[in-house]
Amino acid sequence: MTELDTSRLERLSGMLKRRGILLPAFEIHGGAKGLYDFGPVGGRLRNKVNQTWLNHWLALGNVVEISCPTVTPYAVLEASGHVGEFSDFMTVCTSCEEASRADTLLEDFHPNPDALTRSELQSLLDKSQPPCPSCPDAKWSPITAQNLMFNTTIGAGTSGRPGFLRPETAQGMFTSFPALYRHNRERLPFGAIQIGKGYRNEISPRQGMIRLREFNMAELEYFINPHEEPEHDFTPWDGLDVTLIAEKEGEVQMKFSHAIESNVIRHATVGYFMAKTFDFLVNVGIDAQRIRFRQHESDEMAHYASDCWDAEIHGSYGWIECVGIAHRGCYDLESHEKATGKSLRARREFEQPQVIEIDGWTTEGAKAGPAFRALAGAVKQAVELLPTSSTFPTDVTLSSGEKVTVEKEHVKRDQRTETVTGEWYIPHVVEPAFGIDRIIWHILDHAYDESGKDGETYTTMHLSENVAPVDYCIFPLFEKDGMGELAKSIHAIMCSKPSVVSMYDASGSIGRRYARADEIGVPKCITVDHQSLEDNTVTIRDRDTGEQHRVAIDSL
RNA sequence: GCGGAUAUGGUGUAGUGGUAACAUAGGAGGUUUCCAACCUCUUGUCGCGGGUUCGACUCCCGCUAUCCGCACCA
Repeated sequence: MTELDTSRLERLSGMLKRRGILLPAFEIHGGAKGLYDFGPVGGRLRNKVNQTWLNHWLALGNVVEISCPTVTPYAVLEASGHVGEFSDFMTVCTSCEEASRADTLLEDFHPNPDALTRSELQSLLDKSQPPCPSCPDAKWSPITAQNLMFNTTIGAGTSGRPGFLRPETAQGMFTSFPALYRHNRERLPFGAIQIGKGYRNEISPRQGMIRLREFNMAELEYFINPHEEPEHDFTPWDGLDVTLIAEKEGEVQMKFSHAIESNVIRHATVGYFMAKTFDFLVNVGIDAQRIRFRQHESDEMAHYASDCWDAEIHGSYGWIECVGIAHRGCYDLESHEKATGKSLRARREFEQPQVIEIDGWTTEGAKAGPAFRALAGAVKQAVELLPTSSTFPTDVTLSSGEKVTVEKEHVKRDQRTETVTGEWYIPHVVEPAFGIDRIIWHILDHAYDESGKDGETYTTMHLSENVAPVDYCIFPLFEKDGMGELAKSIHAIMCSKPSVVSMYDASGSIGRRYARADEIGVPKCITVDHQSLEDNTVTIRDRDTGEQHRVAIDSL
């Protein structure tokens, strides 16, 4: 970072605070690291970014918006792998109160304790009773998870069960899969989107908005059938050469369609969402020249992901990852399925029904049941493995190692034809995950312009109309002769329109008021002057050109 | 988490062991006022806690926050 950038960054931060866009949270109590307020102007900006994001993905037509709790039971995040991935497991010596990491204590008792779940660590700890490193005792408290997720207890007293504030919104969408699948009439592909808060108890939040402890995230989970070739239309991006930093090819400029054909981007849906992400970022005002996509190295990717790209945006802090677009395979649904025993699958019909000839032995329940009692199930398993040529009575070995004699009356020949028309499979997931705070930071960073005006610094926020927090400022040229009243009535009309924010300002010279409006990026300023009183027209000034034209009040 | 620096009106800064100044911003009024003009009046400040002292914004200690490295993390 150059010195010039640093001072610009300081002036920008000062302005954001002064004008109520972005402020340190709880400042009168001394502040809190990694927590920020969106102020009266920033709150509206965030809302418009969120709304633009929702509209962008809902336009796909097969995407629905949901909202899941931030408070999440332990088991959910254990199943997802977050407990293992995001936490250290701590236990406290009950004699000397020294806290230790459970996996470190158990290194002599297990080849790789780091990979164990909490319950596995707990039972190993109970069994092996490792000595305390700082006192002669070996009595350990129950293991607790520490660090990157915020711990909480759901419910009071002893009936409370452990939980966390979610580190991402995605898990709620995975656990809602059955409802989503039903809603979408059991047809893939479809997606669910969600905007909400996520929490990570970062050891050291830094760089303002870049690493927060509580942050706004927006995620799409797009469920696809891995047996179907995805079909996406890339013609809207045919004129666009985008910067890709690919694992093998290095930095290249190419079209999305070409990158997919040449397998630089390994999955068409990942590529399609990269293209849609590019459009979104440009829509909210990110400089297209300062967007690039970087592919994760194979060893950097989570083990289940088959391809992952970050959209990086260049700003005052250098290139910052703001969006992650990952092909997550079937990992998430499969994990929750394994943990719960509930089916998180979709049905696909085969093009040709598969006809299976079954010919073998099975047990005659009415006879085998009373004869083998508790062993009947194991006997059935063993009999069904016998060759069709078997004769009875015969001795079979059960899976337990036990041997039993099966009489002819215990069995029957099972000969039939079964037609299988389809199968249940675990859908794959492609997930674009957006860090809204980081994107908002870069919107502000890119929009902030300090170009001089008559030798003095004049700051303008060149915000896109899609996200500008205030749509109109209404100024009376003078607040007399009825101009003030007329301006106020126009202000009232503008405020009554849905999703329009208008500000009335009559204090200071007209130039000063324009400057105030430019600083927070108001796209249009409406001025009431003498002529307005005569012919019911006003002037509209454009923020970026400074040009004014006169329109009738009725046409506003 | 470790090391270094910093903390004064909304913002940017000056300054002192005897409770504070400048600029700018804000409010009211004036000015036939269209791009931060000018005039008058006016609001508002020493991060938090403890110690030393007759007296602390100033000195000391702790905490918190911010910035810069390292580590962590995406």
